[in-house]
Amino acid sequence: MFPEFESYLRSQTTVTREELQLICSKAVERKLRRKEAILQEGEICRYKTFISSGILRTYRTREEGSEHILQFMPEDTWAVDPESYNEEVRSNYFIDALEDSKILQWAKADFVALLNNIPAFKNFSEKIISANIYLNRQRVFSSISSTAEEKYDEFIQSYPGLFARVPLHMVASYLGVTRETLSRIRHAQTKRD
Amino acid sequence: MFPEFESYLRSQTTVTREELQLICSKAVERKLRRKEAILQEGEICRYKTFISSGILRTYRTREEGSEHILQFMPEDTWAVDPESYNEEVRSNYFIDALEDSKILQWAKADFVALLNNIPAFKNFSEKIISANIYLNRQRVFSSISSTAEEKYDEFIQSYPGLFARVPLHMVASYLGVTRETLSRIRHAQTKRD
DNA sequence: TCAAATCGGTGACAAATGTCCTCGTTTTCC
DNA sequence: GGAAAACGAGGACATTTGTCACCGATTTGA
Repeated sequence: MFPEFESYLRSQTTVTREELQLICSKAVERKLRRKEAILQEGEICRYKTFISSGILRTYRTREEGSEHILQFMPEDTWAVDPESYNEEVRSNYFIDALEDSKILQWAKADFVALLNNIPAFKNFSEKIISANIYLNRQRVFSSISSTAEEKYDEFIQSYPGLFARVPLHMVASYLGVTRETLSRIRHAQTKRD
Repeated sequence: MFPEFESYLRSQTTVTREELQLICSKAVERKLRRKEAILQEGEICRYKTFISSGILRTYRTREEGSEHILQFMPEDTWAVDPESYNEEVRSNYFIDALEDSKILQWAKADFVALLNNIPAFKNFSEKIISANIYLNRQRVFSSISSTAEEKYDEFIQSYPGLFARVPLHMVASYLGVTRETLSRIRHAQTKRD
């Protein structure tokens, strides 16, 4: 039914065929066109979202209008605003598609029931959440200890292939520098090799 | 027995008197002198630690030797390296005391048992962890979107009183700037008012 | 108590980064 | 298919930040 998700979950967990079917039975498939959003600032994040294909991003704007990208979510990853989803408060973030994408969504009540009924799925979910906690701490450390060039190198290392799929000015936004700065760093690097 | 911790937990949770006694019965009190460490790089973080009085910090060093502070933990907060504690891997961080401090520690096995046996305590623990996730995301956003001065202002807002207790060069380390930069920011601000 | 370490401010200069602009190419989407 | 938008590079200049060196005041700890 959802071949990408099914092979993803089989390779990552020990859920049985029946459990997998149960999980899929609660999912809603959605196709997104480039620039289409699944969460807007001020809304409550009511779904867990799995990206089957394409790329989404999480970003936030400041009062003056500048956009700042917190995260890229390519295929085989999840998209959610944890605070809005857990606490059911209005989100500060936007989540939208950078390419035409295919996603699966579970309403919170359904997802909670699945976690409670399928221990292997709950374990897996907790593993994903933990990994995100570790990543965010790593990112905070990087933000206070690395130069712009080091952050760029870390990005390339951590997300090989992603750079080719997202515009340079969005990578700059993710890194917290201007696109001009990133352009300079790349220029200096190509000269060095 | 542990008056600071007991009043902290009573005010934050609905644990009963008996549950509180059970929790305290597993705690080990420790007094730290300034600069004394409870976790060193390369060790496994085997305890949950509550700070009854004083201040601790979590920091990490780079190869060249520079220190970068990820977090300050004053009284009524918790200290742990989540990744090392959860996954039982060697930590990249140091945790030590900035002032003479009094702490309570629970061995992981004991703490896990308490969480399983006391639902109100588990709820509370999850609340703390969630709050930390939200804070870290906020901090990542701030790191890519705010100027050094804005980060300084946010720090003062978020942790009033902490600034007075922590040396300026450590606040600079936490913010990811040099002490000279922070000195300049403060100078400019005092001139403006 | 007192020598040593820590701490914070400052000036001079260098390096990194931001801002503003133009330009040519590529991509998007009616 | 073609106009419009998005994209990335680069130059010129301003601003911010880092680096280094020095100094005096304060704190620390034996």
